[in-house]
Amino acid sequence: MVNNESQQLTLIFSALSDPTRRAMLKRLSEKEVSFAELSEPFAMTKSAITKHLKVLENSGLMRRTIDGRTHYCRLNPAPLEKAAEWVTFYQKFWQKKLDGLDAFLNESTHKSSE
Amino acid sequence: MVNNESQQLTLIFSALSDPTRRAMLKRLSEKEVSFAELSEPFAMTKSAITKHLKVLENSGLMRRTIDGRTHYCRLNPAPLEKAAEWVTFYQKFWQKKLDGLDAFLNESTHKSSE
DNA sequence: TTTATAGTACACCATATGGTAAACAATGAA
DNA sequence: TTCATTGTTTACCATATGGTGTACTATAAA
Repeated sequence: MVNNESQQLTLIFSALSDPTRRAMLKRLSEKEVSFAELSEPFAMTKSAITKHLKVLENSGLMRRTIDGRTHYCRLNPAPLEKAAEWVTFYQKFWQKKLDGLDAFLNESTHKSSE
Repeated sequence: MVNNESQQLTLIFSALSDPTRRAMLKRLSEKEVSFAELSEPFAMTKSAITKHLKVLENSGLMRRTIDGRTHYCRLNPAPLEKAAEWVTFYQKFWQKKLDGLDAFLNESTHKSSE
């Protein structure tokens, strides 16, 4: 089904598909940092950083607070939960099948809608 | 760090970032299917299906067995585990911080390398 | 007020992505 | 052997993506 949840998964997985953005999320998991601090480890222009931040923000994984001319970025882990749900569902589902517990299919409501 | 594991995460998350491929994985989680069966629900050409399958195969999420002219596709859930690890690490990490258990940082070895 | 700093916007570029159409290869069936 | 079927390859297209450089806005500091 192509619904909002699917679109959200697309945004989240797309955001996670870039190593720079994954590294940014790592830093954000440690503490809230400014644009300048966040961009420091990356050998790219401010424009490129701005773009990555937009992708992260658009996926919901990052939130921003502006104080004067400083933009503070922080992780918003909620969307990660959606991604985790999706991934672990298929992972566990398949594992059960490998274990020969095909009844799992009927027992568990098929939560994931796509 | 831009290592093999990072590249693998990039391939996995990229593969998962497309709704058609997620739908394909859903079908594959239920049973092994042929190319024709797998492509049946999708309104696109065989060429497009071929491309999607290549992406899935390249990420390691799908395996193929050829029998005559029929290609049988099946889910390989192992890479999903890597993705799940990555996602749940940051998710749980952050949750602990929200719970005020900052000691989590020092207690747990920081498994994820990027 | 002038100057420096933090970050954005815009135009541009090369490559990747998701799709098509048409031709092809390989196998199976008549 | 001829024909149908399964899937791939290739060329092509439009748009997205990840990067650059330059100009800009907004705030802070001299």
